[in-house]
Amino acid sequence: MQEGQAIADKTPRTERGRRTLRKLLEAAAQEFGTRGYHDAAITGITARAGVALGSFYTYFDSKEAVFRALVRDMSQTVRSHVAEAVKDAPDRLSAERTGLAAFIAFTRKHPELYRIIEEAQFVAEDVYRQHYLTFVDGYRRNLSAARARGEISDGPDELRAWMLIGMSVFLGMRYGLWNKDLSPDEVADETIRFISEGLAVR
Amino acid sequence: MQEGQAIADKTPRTERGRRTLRKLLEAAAQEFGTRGYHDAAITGITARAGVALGSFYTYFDSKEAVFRALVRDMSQTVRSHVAEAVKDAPDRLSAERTGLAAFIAFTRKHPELYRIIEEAQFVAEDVYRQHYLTFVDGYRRNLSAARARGEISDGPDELRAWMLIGMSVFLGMRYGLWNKDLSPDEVADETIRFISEGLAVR
DNA sequence: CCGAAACCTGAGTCAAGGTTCATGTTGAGG
DNA sequence: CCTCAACATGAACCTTGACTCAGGTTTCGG
Repeated sequence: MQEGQAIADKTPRTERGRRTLRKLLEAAAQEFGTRGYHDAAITGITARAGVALGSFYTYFDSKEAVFRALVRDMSQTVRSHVAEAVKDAPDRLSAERTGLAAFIAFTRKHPELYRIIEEAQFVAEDVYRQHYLTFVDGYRRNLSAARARGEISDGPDELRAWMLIGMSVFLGMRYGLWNKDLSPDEVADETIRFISEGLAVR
Repeated sequence: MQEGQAIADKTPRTERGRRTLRKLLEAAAQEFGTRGYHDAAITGITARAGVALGSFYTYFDSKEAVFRALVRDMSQTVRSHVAEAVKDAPDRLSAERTGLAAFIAFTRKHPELYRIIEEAQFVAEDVYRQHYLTFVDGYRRNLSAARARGEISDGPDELRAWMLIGMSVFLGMRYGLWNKDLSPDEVADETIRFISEGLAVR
């Protein structure tokens, strides 16, 4: 008996194992994304992955366990995707524009991902919270730095982060999933006008 | 056989029936709100309501049917609650402030209600969509009227409505359910500053 | 090559919980 | 009072699907 979790380490130890695990995770994303947690079935996942039912339990302890793993995985994916899109932005406001456009485009390309993360709110609340807390934390840092550089006006970073994220999520749902009558860039352009200037008449 | 739906009309016909129906709806709100759709049980609902299991099916066709009825009911409740809070506002921006404060206060008082509506996204998507489409529609009208009166700047009503609603929902989650380190009024005040002035330095 | 660890298989087990139904009870109109 | 429709009851039914397990097969270090 060596170090590590005393009960069961399900990390694959061979190349074959890693391949199967990856297949299962991709299949699970499909299954959960299209049918939702409730209607998703382990047999559905293993069928999509092309492996036997029993193999599932070689890699995961339960249905909820895959779901949690998936959410953590995707949280990472979304955040790094947006971060990548934004990394060359010259200032905060253009970073907002690029980031939002990237996020909406992303929800269009991976609708199942959006769904899984949001559904986590009702299946694995702690992971869901962690996702947004991490997101907000980065956002906050960016806003704070931008304030220091004089790129944006003074104001409460955290609250602003929550507002901006809330906007993005709903715009992603509306213009990314429900109805694509505006392109991601069009949505982002209009949004940035609002974010920047507000509603007040001047 | 008379008029009406040919299959089954479950509307109560006596006072006793209406009372039981009300008890079941309240119990269902509790059960779904605290345990979530997946973990909620019909026996849990009937136990809370203090009626026998079979009585449930006197009033509803299925688990999903109560849930749908509940969401429609609560959609109505939230919207009229906010509308009521806002009805005396002198202009759009102060209406935004009051409305947001009322919404956050509401999520604090009825957290189960927030949860049920959001979970509808994964249990009864059509009802969920209807909820927000209706919400957006009213919002849009208000923004349009405010623009006409010159209270706010020009801009796309629908997109603005989605942004504002997304913000509200996330602020409700963060400051209404997760952590109450700011009062509804404080959140609303800061938010209105943002909505009104934006992030741009002036 | 060999043996053990890792991995794979899918029929079977089992509990949960949604739904039905046969049998009462209630109450308002006649 | 009497009757019948409306309503109430909860044991039993039955599907569904998560999870187990006993017996293979593959991989890989030595």
